[in-house]
Amino acid sequence: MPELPEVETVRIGLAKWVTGRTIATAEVHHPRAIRRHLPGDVHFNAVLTGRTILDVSRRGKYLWLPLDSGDAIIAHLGMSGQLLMQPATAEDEKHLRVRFTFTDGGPQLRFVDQRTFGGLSVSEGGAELPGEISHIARDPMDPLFDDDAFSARLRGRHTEIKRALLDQSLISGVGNIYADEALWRAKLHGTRPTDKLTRPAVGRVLGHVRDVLAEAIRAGGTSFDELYVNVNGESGYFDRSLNAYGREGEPCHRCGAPIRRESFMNRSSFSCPRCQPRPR
DNA sequence: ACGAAGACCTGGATGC
DNA sequence: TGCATCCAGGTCTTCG
Repeated sequence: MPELPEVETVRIGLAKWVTGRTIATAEVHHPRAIRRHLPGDVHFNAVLTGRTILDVSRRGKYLWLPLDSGDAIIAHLGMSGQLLMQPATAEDEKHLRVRFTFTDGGPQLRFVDQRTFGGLSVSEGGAELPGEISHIARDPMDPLFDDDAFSARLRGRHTEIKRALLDQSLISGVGNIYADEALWRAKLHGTRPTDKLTRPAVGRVLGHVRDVLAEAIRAGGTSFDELYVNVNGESGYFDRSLNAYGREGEPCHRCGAPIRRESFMNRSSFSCPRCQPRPR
């Protein structure tokens, strides 16, 4: 599932392939892919035709592509979205949703998304930071992320630590996988109340979040010099390094106890029953 | 204002 | 074999 490291890998690859190129057409193959673009597919194509892409930026799991018009293309991969560079001759993918062609006739940019949780839209005047994603907090790799403010906001909330880590308005980029990994490293159970955490404890969690994201970026940042922005929207090579996520019943890499799985928000949480005891 | 739950999706895995 | 059900989970919307 694309979380910050996967999206950052896509951003780097995309920047290399589309920066400075001018869009010739923006074909929408599935309306749901641009459901956030309220004016619809005809407008989507019209407003993008002839525009030059200046850069590829990211906040949390969102990407945006500033254009020479001052507008920006917003992209979210959802659960299964991919942004692929493909030669014009390549056959359409089964789940091709949007295709961009360029005036230079070079490789196309294709948005492919099986489950259509992801999508694209155009933000008017959003080149600096689209208003549509201004509610998304800075991510912990952002130099302007404010550790003290985060700690204060977190400890001021009456919620559980894992819920807080997944709250993109508090800290962005973290999803279910990296939340579980950071909590395993911090030896904290996900249901620990945030208002009972000390400031140093929050600092430790944040440090582990940063470590796990940085390691995953390194693991995912391989081999995208082909006509490919990112392999498959999954964790790259990082799945080999997981300590908790998806390891139900397997021995904890720290203490050997079998990793437990618990139901959480219609999904799963993985943790070590010995290293991460449930709060009472 | 905040927190929690429901809705949105498809295809692979599993159960009968 | 075929059909039904479960499961993956990020984000927006709705409700309390």
